[in-house]
Amino acid sequence: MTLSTDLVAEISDYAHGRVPRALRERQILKLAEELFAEQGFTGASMDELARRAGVSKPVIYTLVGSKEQLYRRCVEGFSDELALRLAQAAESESEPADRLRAGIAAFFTFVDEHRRVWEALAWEVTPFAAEAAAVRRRQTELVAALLAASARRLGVEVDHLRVEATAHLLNGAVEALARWWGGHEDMSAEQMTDWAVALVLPGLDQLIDDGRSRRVAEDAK
Amino acid sequence: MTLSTDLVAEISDYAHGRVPRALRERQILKLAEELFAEQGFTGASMDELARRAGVSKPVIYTLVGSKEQLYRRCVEGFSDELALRLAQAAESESEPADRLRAGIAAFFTFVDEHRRVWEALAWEVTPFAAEAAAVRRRQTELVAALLAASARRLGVEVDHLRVEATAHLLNGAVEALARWWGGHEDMSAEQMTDWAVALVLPGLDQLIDDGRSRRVAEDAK
DNA sequence: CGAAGTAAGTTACCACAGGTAGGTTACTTA
DNA sequence: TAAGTAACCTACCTGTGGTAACTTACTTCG
Repeated sequence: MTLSTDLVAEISDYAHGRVPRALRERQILKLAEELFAEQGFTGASMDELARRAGVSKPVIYTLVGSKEQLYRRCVEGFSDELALRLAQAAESESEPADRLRAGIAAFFTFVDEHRRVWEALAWEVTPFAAEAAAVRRRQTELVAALLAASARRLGVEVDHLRVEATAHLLNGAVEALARWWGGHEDMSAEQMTDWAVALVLPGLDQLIDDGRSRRVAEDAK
Repeated sequence: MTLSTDLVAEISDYAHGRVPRALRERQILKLAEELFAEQGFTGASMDELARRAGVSKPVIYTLVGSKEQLYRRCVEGFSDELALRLAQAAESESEPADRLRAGIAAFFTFVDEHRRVWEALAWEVTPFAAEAAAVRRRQTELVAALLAASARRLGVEVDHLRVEATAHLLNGAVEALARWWGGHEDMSAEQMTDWAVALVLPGLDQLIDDGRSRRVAEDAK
């Protein structure tokens, strides 16, 4: 796909290449997503983007501010949807193990649907690394919240730092597997999910058991 | 530390700022490591490096070729040592669980000793992502080999792809925890190791049990 | 010792990318 | 129809990776 057809049609409605700001902005964001997916952050050039949009550079700069801001906005859209899907998936189940599986499955499904963008995001990083870090942090915070919620539901109390660290472990594992998956497209999202779940679920169960027995020990006092 | 003292002394031995090529190269590599650690790949400028080395840019280019090659060489040294330490640690134990723990502990200890370089490597990425990917791949291949060796030793056969995927999961988890650790320097490497082991060890045990029972089933035929 | 050769380094430049100042053209509105 | 404004462009600046061509000190050998 080069550009959603309706957008192209909408743009060509205007004469003299003069298009309303809001529309131009949507077009540029769309084209930027493609360009970043193709070339990564560093590889993509603003001149090229301007060329593709059939517009001169200052137009882009007045609309999106800077290359970094543009990248951030592209990434935000991606990140928003991922977080949404993950949260929905997790909330669709009640048992912790099912929630874990649903969440991981949602992640892999999403990556599968956005292979190119994901690759750019997974490997390439903004010069000032802040953006990629922000996406990861957000993602991990969500996982941490889900873990904490499950623990509460089971009446188990776990150390806050431990939960955070575990969320990072979990997230890092799944993210890494998704990267590997990039070179093995013949495998299914289900397979990936199974493998990821198989590795981390027993450890999580164990963690909960420990928490429970610690609570029992305290209650006995 | 700015530069190992003996190197500085050795350099100042020569008059007119004319220093043998081999020595100049070592000096530049050393300074580049510092600069990359400070500013990351994109942030570091070759002009600045030249300034710090008290030399003009072409000297640097004749010695190290390009910015990318320079970065690669810096990273290679780091990667070499990490791989060595991991392999040594794993080989110092015989039981699979101990090997896992020793390997993970070695990783965190190493990161602890090279915090700055690690951070630059963990977050920042070469424009053409190849280098960072290579380091990760190498790291993961090592882990995969260790996993396979442990499986063989236990007389368990596991699918090759599964081993590879598991190595990525494991590696990704530990790497992510190491990144998180960057913001919590008060915690110990032992703590990190404990948490990582606790999450993944039960899953690995389970994997081995499955492999064993599968073999038993086949033997019974 | 002196000339030829070589190792170490320099100046001055190129190309290209992010970013901007200031002017121009088409449309709108009073 | 004149004033205002929204959309856009040309032409430039700065900084950075990278290089061509020249210079200076040291070595070697007749």
